[in-house]
Amino acid sequence: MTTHDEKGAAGSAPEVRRDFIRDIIDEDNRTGRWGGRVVTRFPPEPNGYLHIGHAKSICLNFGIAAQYGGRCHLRFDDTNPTKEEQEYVDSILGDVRWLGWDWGKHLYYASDYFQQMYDWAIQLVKSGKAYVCDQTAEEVREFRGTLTQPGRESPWRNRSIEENLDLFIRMKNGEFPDGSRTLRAKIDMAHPNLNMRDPVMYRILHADHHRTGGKWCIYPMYDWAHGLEDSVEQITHSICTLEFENHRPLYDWFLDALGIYHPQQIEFARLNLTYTVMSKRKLLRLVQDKLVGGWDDPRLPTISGMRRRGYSPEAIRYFCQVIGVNKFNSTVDMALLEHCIRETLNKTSPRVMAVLRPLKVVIENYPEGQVEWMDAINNPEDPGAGSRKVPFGRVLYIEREDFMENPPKKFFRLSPGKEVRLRYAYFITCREAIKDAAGHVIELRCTYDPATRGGDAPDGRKVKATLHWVAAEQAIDAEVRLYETLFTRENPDDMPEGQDFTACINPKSLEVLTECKVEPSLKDAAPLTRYQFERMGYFCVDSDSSAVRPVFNRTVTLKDAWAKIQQKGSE
RNA sequence: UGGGGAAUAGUGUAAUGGUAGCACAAAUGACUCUGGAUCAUUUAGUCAAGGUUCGAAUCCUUGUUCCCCAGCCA
Repeated sequence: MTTHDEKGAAGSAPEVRRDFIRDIIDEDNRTGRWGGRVVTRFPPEPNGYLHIGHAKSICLNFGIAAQYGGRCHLRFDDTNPTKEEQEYVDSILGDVRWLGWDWGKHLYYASDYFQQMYDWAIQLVKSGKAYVCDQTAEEVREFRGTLTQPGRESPWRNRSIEENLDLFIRMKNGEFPDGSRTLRAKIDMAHPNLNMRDPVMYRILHADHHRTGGKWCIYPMYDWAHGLEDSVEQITHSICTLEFENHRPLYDWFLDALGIYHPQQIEFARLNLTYTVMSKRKLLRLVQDKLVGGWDDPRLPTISGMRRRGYSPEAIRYFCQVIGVNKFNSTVDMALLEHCIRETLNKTSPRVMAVLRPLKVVIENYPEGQVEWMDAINNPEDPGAGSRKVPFGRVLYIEREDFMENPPKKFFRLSPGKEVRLRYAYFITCREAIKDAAGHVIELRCTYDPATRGGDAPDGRKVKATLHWVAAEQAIDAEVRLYETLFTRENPDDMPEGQDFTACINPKSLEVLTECKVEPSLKDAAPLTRYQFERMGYFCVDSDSSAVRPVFNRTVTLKDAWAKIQQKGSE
């Protein structure tokens, strides 16, 4: 079990935030209900990639275990071979580990308990609490009744124990085709909770399982299996999401009917985030229909997508702590996630200069062929990060948006006749803007003040702006991918009649810039390395990156006061 | 319309009968070799109506609104 810093990088938040689940655990510990043990579990089904919503659950379960000196099991709930794959198992293992959690030796698979579950099912059959039903799926549905009307009992409900035993064993032995029979719990077809109307425990599925192969042809249903898995592992607090609240009576019923170790199920609200979707079904659709590049597309809220985009595990853990845990549905503002990212990255990311949309600048009075290596601080937030040298020369690139020929009042940057500072270098003054035939500015002719070397004027004169820049001669060409929200709607699930969530995919969610110029220190940056491009935002080396063609993803922009002023002006 | 849950600033959350607080967002100002970071200030809330109480977000009653459940998915 890891015991890493629960504070997150921000440091301002409390050690561990309180919530109603920790209250329950405190009370249990006070009364000695579990003898002081705290054992939780994170039980993903390996049928998709983990997303930020899972991260909330992971941080809750592993966080509680760490806090209380207990343990958290990682358990694959692999009870449906038709949907599950080894690929998903592998990705989940990697994602949980990357998030910073360690399950130690407590890695489990529901499929390892299939024999035990079967034995327990036999026990229930023998005690007359389960029966083999020959109804078709349609009949079962029909007999279940509705929300307001009780169901009717299956005609197979009162078979003898001997016949049930015989049939169930033959089900297991593969004598019957898929869907022909089920094993059902004998509870109450008139129960107001539909989950209690003789729920199916086993279905026949002649399907190969990613771990047990063809050994089984009956597979347990979630309601039957889950409590047993928790029981086998001696879980104390079985934490799940709100939609399972209706299933708790069944969870309890099975465990009581068997008379075995009985954990407490506790439900909390799953995470929703603005401008994205969180359901596995929808994420799968985006991937399968190639509306995104894959499970690790940086626009996705998947762990792998966020990792590729440059989010740090610390940032995600901090976010999960900040959002809290509750019993009612809520939608967290994407801005809060971005705040957590900036907050953590600000303290750890080396600063570097990169020009995304280059505009050529020639310093007319700077000696031709001269190169100076200027001192640049790596991270003002971290004195220990040291400094580096960046080359300066006669020809440079600055950001296109840092020049305006006819600037509005509050524009502090370069324009004809104006003086600005080039960070860590010199003050320069724009003398002339050179245009092409179409009238577009293609080059700036400037002069520099040699006395301002390093960025300070000996005469004490001030400039209102400091620009980032890259020397042309040593610049590295790079590709930069800019991301915006994947959807244009705050809630993509809430679409007008007849449209689905894919109709509000943001056409500007990905913008690829191919003419970028980055400083030479970025030459051999390894994939997943995070930087702050000064004044532009946080960026991360993409997995597509190569020495020939470095590729960076924009993780998140910096807070931008000028952008706000501009936006207000255009409104 | 059966059953199960839940309602606190725009958003996310504290307060467990005793001053409704924090964070994000928004706004204003200070500072700044990142229009970053930092600091200060401001705006803004207990779903409604009754009741109990010296005192209610908290307890009671009635109502309103929202979420979940009719897979041989999890």
